[in-house]
Amino acid sequence: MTLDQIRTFLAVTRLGGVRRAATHLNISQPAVSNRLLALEDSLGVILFDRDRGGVDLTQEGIKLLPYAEILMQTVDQIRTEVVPSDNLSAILRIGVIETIAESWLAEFLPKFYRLYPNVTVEVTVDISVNLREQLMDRSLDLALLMGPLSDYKVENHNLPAFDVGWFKKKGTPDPDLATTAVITFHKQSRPFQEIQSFMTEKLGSGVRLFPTSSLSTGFEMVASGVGVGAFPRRNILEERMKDRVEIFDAGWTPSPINITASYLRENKHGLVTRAVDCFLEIAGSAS
Amino acid sequence: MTLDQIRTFLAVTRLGGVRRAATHLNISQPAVSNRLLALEDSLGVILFDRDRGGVDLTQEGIKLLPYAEILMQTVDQIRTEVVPSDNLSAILRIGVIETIAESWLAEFLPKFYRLYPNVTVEVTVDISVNLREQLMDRSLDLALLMGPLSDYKVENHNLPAFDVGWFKKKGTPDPDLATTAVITFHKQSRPFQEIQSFMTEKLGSGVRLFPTSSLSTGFEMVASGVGVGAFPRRNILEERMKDRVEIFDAGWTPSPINITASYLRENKHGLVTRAVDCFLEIAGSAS
DNA sequence: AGAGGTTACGGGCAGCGTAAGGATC
DNA sequence: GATCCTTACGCTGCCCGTAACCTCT
Repeated sequence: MTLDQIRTFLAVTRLGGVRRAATHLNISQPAVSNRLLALEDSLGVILFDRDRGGVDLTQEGIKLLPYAEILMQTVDQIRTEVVPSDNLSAILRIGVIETIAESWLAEFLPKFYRLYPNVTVEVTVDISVNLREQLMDRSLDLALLMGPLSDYKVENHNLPAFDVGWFKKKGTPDPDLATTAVITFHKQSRPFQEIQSFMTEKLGSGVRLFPTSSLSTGFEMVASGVGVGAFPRRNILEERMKDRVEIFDAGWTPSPINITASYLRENKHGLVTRAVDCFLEIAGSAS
Repeated sequence: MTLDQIRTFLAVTRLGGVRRAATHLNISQPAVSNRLLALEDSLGVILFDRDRGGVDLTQEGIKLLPYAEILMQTVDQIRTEVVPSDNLSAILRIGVIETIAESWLAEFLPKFYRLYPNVTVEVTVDISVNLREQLMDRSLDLALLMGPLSDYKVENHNLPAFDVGWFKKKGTPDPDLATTAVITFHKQSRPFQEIQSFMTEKLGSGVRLFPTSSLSTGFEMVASGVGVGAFPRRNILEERMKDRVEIFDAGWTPSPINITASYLRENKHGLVTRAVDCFLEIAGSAS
């Protein structure tokens, strides 16, 4: 039994397949297969049913699972608590929504890099639903998104919310929402749905809502007079665009955007929580 | 970081030296040294001070220690709880005092072997003080001796006590302890000391006490009329010798011999506890 | 046929043991 | 000088990746 075998065993069970585990571990697929066979051999136990295409844990495999988790958890703890932060080398894959990418991320990266100069941070910017999916299939270690994620496997940490404000082209009169195009977040986002239901209820079905998955595009559209926008305030974009757009009061604003730092419980004792702490500090002092 | 490295790290810290660890692990001494260096390299941390001849844990090494223990403990648990007992292969080194060797051991060995056919049991018979020492320096995994051992590292399980009886040569009249040679356990044993202090107190300093580290020799001596003996009853020897020796009442008998199954806490989750369970069953049903 | 997993095989490298080389008491 | 640990070095064997093979849907 080796730690590599245990790590591989866990990857295969969590990702549900040899092939996927191989991708995740950056090794060839036969290598994964061999590690499993070697582990089974060293324990003298069959861990997987391979009958019906794919792999299913046997009873023995299920027995091994909790111990395997303890082992890898302990290894993670050693990496974060014994190894000095400045020579811990690892890859940390963080996914953020655009709002975060343009606010805390700029402060986070150098701060985190000072603490862990040998950790490579890979940042993915995407909408919350996609981040959630990537988190669940382990393509991400940590996601900062519109949360919380309700899944027993996920641990959520609340970060300060973002207020949403109405933006219009600078110098134009206050528009009427009922007759103006409204540009806002992506269709699958909570704010979009909140705005949509509010507006169809209050203003009838004639409203024109333009979702965009890019905040900067959204601001651009507002600045060029396509319509008004409902976007987070306290954003770098707000600062950058303040010559071309301005806030106005539309009588109603969507609820603030709740941000959570979310990660899988299985990573609770690893580097991920350090990154969360770092975000919490930044967000706390910035608010 | 590998499990071999962690195991080696623990052996070195527990046994207090590279050389001793090498012996314990059945590998060459440079191999141990290399594993330590490799571990230090992979963690990016110096674990040992090598300055003043020998090795001392550094602050970092002390930090690693509890995690290393969790790792090896978990590995032990996997070996006992996931691996089916009939293909667990291991070596279990048991030390017993002669009294045990001649009573429960005969029943223990085949029973344990049926449960764990691939475990090699190495039995050492010695007096309690030596067994204690061998347990502490890890030459034994389990010791059945006159316990308990009061050491925070040791876990003791009580087994049924052995009553002590006075034996004399068959057919001779009841002797007077004050004028007869008394043959009993080894000098460093608790019964010897109890008898010695009782007899010098009650009968003056003229008593003749003959300690022996061999029960059968002791019985032999009694049978040939050298003196009387204070030995455990319910012993195979008692049965075997019943034509030549017999019990008599000397008006006082030493306290029963307390037997404990003792092992190091660090092995609590391994095979050792299974062996203890097995002994407990045997001793329980035999009494 | 395609997706999933295992077997076969050659090559590189990690890790062992033997032997020699410092340190420290 | 004795004891203890590290460095040097040749060698074995494990484990990886490529490629071919099997087996269910």
